[in-house]
Amino acid sequence: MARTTGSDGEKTEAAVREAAVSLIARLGYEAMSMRQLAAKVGVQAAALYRYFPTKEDLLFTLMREHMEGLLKAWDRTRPASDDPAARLAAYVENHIAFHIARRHATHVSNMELRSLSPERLTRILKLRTAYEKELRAILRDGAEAGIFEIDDVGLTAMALIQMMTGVIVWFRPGERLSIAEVTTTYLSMTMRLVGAKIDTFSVARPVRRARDAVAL
Amino acid sequence: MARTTGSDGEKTEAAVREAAVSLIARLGYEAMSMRQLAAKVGVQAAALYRYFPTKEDLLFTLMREHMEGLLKAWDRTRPASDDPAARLAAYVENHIAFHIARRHATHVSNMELRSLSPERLTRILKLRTAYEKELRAILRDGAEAGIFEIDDVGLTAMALIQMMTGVIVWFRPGERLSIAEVTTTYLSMTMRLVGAKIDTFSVARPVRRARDAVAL
DNA sequence: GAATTAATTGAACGTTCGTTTTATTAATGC
DNA sequence: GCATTAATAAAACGAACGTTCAATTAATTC
Repeated sequence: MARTTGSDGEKTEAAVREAAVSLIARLGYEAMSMRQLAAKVGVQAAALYRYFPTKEDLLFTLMREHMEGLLKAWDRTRPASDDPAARLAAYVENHIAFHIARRHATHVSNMELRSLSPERLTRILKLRTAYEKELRAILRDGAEAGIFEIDDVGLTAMALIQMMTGVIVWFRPGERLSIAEVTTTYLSMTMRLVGAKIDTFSVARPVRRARDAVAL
Repeated sequence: MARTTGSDGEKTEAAVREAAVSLIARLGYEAMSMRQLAAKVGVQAAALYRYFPTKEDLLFTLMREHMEGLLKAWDRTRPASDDPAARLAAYVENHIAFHIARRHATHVSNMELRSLSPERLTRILKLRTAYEKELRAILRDGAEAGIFEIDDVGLTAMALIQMMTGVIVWFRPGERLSIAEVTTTYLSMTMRLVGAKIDTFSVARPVRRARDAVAL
């Protein structure tokens, strides 16, 4: 056999990407074989090489597009306001929404960096650094304006990002908490962590109290 | 050739463990071959099978001992006091000290869970849950005593643990910050995050201010 | 409807993998 | 010093890996 009826390059490539994200997230990049991936797509392994010259090219493409998507999402969300508290709130909300919506891709981007060649690793890390820089700028502005109380901007930025990204580890849609509840709670934790003086105006406070939620 | 002069089972096994932790942390469990590991130890691959029946047994042993060590460390550190703020401070200090001292092993325990068989995964997760439960108890007690202001105990516990464990991603000994500085800053971030009313008595406040530390 | 291009299969290549087996030598016990 | 046990080497196993290549068929172009 050869070309199959109804076959379409664009659709196949999209199917490969989607299957790859989910398989790599579950098994890990090294543990996923090209044959497994092909089987999930419903195609022979050789067909994959029409879209991605090597396995690593596939991984890199997934990661690059994830990181570019994150930066683009922030660019669209970024508020016009220069109020640090409003900007921080927007950053947190965008970060959590983006990562919850792309749990598998985030897993891949965070866990499989070591499988990239040095040059490609550098490219991904540059994108990541650019994104983190945005948060540091917000924190610095807020600290200088006396709105935030921050000991160390760089360290606080890393702590916040790790705290927020950690959501994907335990969050499962449809379980105890909704995305809105999680976001609200993380927002208030963030504001307290940075010692925000003005308690974020337009942002509703969370409803849940401690006794409702001992077990996670 | 066969048995080499000076060879000693105990020493070889210890060397295998140490080499495995560092190799798996750098390359990942799947990417590390038994031949690479053997070469690092200075032995043939077949010799590894005298100490660990399979590659996965080796991984599981490393993880189990890491988690047991973490629980044991907390048991030794756990303060007699029942003051939630003091207990939380002790938890944070122990967590950061333990993980910074075992960066590679932590990496392995956090990243390679998917390479375990279901039964072994369950055993490791049980240890992890037991450890997290300790933090939730502290947070709950503090919230009920009105010392902490917490929206959701489970969610706050996860956020704190992810924030603290994240230290191992960027912390490098001998760089900008000392372990003591990092610990102090994380402690004050933690106390603010949980809305601690009484600002932790015996704990010194950090010296650094925002403008000192924009770049990380 | 013939020629061209796009999409895929099936088989094969050389490598490397985890692991097993057998033989061999060093250390230890008596 | 002889027998036994501990620790390793060397070679081999089949299986699986990423990747390539030639052949084949579907869709598209003119």
